[in-house]
Amino acid sequence: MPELPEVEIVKQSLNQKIQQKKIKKIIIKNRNLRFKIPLKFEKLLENRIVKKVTRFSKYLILNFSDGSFCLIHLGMSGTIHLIKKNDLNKLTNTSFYNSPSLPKKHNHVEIHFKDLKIIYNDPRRFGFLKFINNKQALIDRFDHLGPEPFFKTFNLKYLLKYFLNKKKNIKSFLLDQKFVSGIGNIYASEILFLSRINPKTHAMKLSKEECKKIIFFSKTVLKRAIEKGGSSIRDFKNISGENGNFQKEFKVYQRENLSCLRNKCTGKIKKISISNRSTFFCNTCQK
DNA sequence: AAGAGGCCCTGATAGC
DNA sequence: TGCTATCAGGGCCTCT
Repeated sequence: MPELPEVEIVKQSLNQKIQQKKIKKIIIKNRNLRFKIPLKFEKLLENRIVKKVTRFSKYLILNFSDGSFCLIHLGMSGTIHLIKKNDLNKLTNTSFYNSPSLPKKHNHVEIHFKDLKIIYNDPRRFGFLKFINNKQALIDRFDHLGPEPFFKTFNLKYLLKYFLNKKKNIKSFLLDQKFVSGIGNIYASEILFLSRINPKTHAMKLSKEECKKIIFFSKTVLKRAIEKGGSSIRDFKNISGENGNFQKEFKVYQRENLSCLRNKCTGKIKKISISNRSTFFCNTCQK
C-alpha cells in the first residue's frame, strides 16, 4: 500500500489524535509480522507518552517523551485504524468501540490510549513494529537509506556521481531505497512518465537534463500526492477510513492499453515487468 | 560488487 | 461453497 505520501498522510492524521497521550495498554493478537514482535514489546511501550509522530521515508516513528521510539512500517498491505471509545462506553463501562471501517481479519496490534485506540492491520504481514531505545539507535537503523526526494542532498551532483558507470535501469534505481528513499512502484512509473524517460534506460546513459527532470518530478509528484491525501488503490485509507484522491491523477499506473494523456501524444500505455515489478510507460513519448 | 531474483504472506480476480 | 494461476503499494537476503 504505502509509499512516502501515504505514510505522510497517516502520520499527519495520527499526530492530530495521539500527541501527548499516554499508552495505557498494548494488545498483540499476532506477533508474526515481518520481524517477530518480542514478548517484552508490550512492557516497553506501556505507560510511555507519545510526544509526536514523525516519518522518515516509508517509516512511521512514534517519538516518546523519554527519547525512545517505536518504528512502524506498513509493508505492502498494512493500515492503521483509529477507534474512538464511544461515549456510551464511558457510561456503561463496557468495551464497546465505535468502529465503522475496521477490517474483520488481520488486526494484529492494538495500542490503547485513554479515550481511543489505534489498530495495526496487515493481511500480508510484510510490515512490522519495532521499539528503538534512543536517537543513535534510530539513526543506525536508517543508516542504509538514501535521501528522500525532498532533501537538498537529492541534487544533480548526487545523481551524476551515483549513476556513474551504473548499468542498472532507472526504474530500479527509483525503487532502490539506498539511492533515494520513499518512492515506491506507483510513483516510480509516474515520475518517469513526467520526465519523458523510458524506465529501461541505463542510469549511466541519462543526460544532465534528464537527471534534473527526475529530481524535479520526484519532488512535485510526491508533494502533489500528499496534497491529494495519497493514492487509494485497493485498500489505502487514512486512519479515519477516508480515501485519498491522487489515483485519479495517475498518468500511467494501471492504465495499460489506454491512450497516453500527454498533450498531442498518440501513444498507448504499455505494461512491462522490471525486476518482477509492474512498470507502466508510454512507448511513444518515453523513448 | 553491482545487479538479478527469490522469498516472506494473504486476498482478489481472471481463466479454465 | 470449483480449482488454479497470477498479481499486488516493500524490503531483505542470497547468489553470481
